[in-house]
Amino acid sequence: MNKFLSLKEEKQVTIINAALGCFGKYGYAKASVNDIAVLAGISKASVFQYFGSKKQLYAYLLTYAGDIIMSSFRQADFDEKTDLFDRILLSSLTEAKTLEKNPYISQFILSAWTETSDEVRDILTEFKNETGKFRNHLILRKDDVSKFKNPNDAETVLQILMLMAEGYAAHCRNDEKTMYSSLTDDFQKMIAAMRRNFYKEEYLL
Amino acid sequence: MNKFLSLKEEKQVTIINAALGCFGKYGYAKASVNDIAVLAGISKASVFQYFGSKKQLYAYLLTYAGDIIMSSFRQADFDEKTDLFDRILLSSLTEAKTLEKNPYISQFILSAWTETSDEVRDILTEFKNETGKFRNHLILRKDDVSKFKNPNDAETVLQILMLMAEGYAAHCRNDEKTMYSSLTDDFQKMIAAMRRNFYKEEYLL
DNA sequence: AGTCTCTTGACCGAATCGGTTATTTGTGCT
DNA sequence: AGCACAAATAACCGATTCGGTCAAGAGACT
Repeated sequence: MNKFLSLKEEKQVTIINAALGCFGKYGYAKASVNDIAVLAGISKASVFQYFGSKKQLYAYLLTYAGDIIMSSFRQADFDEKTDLFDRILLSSLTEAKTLEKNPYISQFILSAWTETSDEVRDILTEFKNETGKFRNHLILRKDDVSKFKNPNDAETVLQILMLMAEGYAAHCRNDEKTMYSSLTDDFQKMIAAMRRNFYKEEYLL
Repeated sequence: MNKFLSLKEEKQVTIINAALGCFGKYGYAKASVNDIAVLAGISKASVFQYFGSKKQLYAYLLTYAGDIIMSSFRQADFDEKTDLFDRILLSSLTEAKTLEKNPYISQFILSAWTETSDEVRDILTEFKNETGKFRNHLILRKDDVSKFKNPNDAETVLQILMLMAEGYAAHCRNDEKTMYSSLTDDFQKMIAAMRRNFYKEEYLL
């Protein structure tokens, strides 16, 4: 296990991304160690040399991805931003920035939540307990509602925003070549347009 | 091949859904005939009895899914509906209705568009040519733009709507138990709120 | 040259792959 | 009941791939 950590970082990243991509795309059972090795450009034997077994590799990826996600959420504290649109924007931006650095993490974590293989059930339940609490940052607050021209729109807008975020993530996952930066620009423009049209005049800027 | 068509329809649906689900989830190479047979509750030998080979089964599913998608789009002619929001709403509703009847089709078709296996490359290019033309129903028209309070918002709103549709589809795919009808209600509500806030007063209702 | 670390091609038995065949099972007919 | 026929499958095929091992090679340093 410590064999892997003494590799040069660039190689580590290549291997990790290959593994995240394979597990994320196929799930634990269908992703073979050979797939990962070929995609990473190394031999299958090396993978076992670095991680010991397929399950140990998967466990390593779980803690690796979990740490990145959790720390990225921790550094942006959502309590500071009081406005609904600011919160969703900040949330999306941090998620996009994290995704840009390591594009295979979201796919991997998404698949981990629906993973059913018996062989990794134990380590998955542990993982889910640790990371499950990080989903509470988008609740609608009382002081958000009053800013809307029509307060009934508040909840609807929140649904729109969450759908957009989901579609945004799906979009990023499918088109590998799209630039994240330009996409986030567009996303910011959409958020701005929504705020401009839904909020009362007095709350604009 | 005609062996399969003489089965009782319920059994056909079970088998088709199992196959669509497996191919959609794993892709052609990683989805095994045994997976499909087990999921459908029949023996692997029967699958070969019905379809001849794995590739023939995949080809059958392609035409099956293609026919359903295309006919569902044909029956709702988008040229009639001249308003942008009406068009996106109608498009989403027909898609949702089709998806409700056969929940595994969208996943399957989505995976077919990113399928890379050599063994089915020939039939896939054929399929893509046939169905590719059915994606043109969401272009922004000149008479749409003038209805906006701020015409510059038109393109932004279109992006929002497409992101929503993508997130909507992703959402339906992940949560199998969510009711489509209630979700489409919410979706309708979101569309209505968008129109109400972005359009000039004169174009409301 | 020697030695030490890292990497890998070749290999292992077991499992699974797509596909076939022979046997069982179910069903209608008399 | 017994028979005949069709539908479904258990058992099997050779080939490939699985997770995992190991000894031989490729460099780097002394």
